[in-house]
Amino acid sequence: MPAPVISRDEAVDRIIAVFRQYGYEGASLTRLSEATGLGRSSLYHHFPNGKVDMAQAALDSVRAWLATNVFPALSEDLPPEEKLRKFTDGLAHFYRNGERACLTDLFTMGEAGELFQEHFAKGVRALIKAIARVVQEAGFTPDDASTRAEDAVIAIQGALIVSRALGDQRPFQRVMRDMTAKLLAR
Amino acid sequence: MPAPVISRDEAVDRIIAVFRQYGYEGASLTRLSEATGLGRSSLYHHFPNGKVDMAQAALDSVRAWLATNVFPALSEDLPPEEKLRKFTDGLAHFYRNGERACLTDLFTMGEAGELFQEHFAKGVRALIKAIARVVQEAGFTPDDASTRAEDAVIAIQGALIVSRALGDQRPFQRVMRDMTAKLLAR
DNA sequence: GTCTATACGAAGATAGAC
DNA sequence: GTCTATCTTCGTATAGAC
Repeated sequence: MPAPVISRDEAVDRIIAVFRQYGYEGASLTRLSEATGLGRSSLYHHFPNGKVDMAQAALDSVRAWLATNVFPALSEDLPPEEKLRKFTDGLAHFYRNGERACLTDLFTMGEAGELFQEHFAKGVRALIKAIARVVQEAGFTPDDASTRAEDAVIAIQGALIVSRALGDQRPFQRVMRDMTAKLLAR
Repeated sequence: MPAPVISRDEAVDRIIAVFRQYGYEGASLTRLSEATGLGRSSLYHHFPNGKVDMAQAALDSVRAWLATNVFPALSEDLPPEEKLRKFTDGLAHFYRNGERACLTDLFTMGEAGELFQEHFAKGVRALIKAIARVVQEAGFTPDDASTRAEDAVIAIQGALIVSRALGDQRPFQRVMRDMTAKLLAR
């Protein structure tokens, strides 16, 4: 019974899960094949350049998901505090309360770093700017807002690592819970 | 001219550099062999279990270095602020101002995670406690001190990632510069 | 303690049948 | 669009000479 056993979107979701768990180099075609239920050749049919294309598809998918489900919160017509609250709630959901690793961490190391570092540099800069804009709306100077936003991104990334190392999601949850207040504290 | 072309300590230092750059799975024996100047068989002579032993030696070496050169600052007979300042200066040097990656990040992913995660859980807990003790000396409650210390470790890890993603060491440098003041802010 | 040689499986990748 | 088969390269690991 040939016919798409799985949709491309579903395949990409499972590919992302493998990258999250094993990193770029650790995500072997065998693991990707098992996770998707697709044979090696089927993977190459969908992703002609193999792992690089799968990683690119993973990045595109994650970016699109965030652009649809998380970032818009920062542009809604709401008070700064509520915008930030919706945003951090969205992020906490995205990272499954700290269970999931972030590709910004995984894909800026080793071989993947040479391929994707510039992608993530742009993404991180854009994220900091988007948060800073909201903080600025709340009455902080551009420089102060930018530093606070950078600290927020640092806290997200650091909390993911500390939670992973400890095997305990509470640090991540605490950071996300307190983030809005910290961004707006006088 | 057989004879140790390189000391074991020097070999371990170069092995650590490879792990830092490529992560655990990305650190192939070929790369480790090139970095140390030792043939594959020589590596197995020094590290009978191959990569696992090299990673263990890397961890032991890093732990010993920190225990000698960085952590003692937290136990010196100095005011809390000066202890923390010496400590953060030591860490900044250890991470080469943000240029170096942290093994806590790299070795808690993928296969390495299964091998070493518990090692890092212990290390992170011990580090948080050591920082918290000093913060407590400065007059904060145990709970408050512990949370502040956890935030400090989160900031270190996050700053390393953000600096790496941006290709810019300034976020890390800023975090280290401001860490003492943040830990002791009223 | 280092080297060359080699074994062996895993990884990435492709060809061609269905 | 998926499969089996195949290919090559790379990674890990060992044997044995020097």
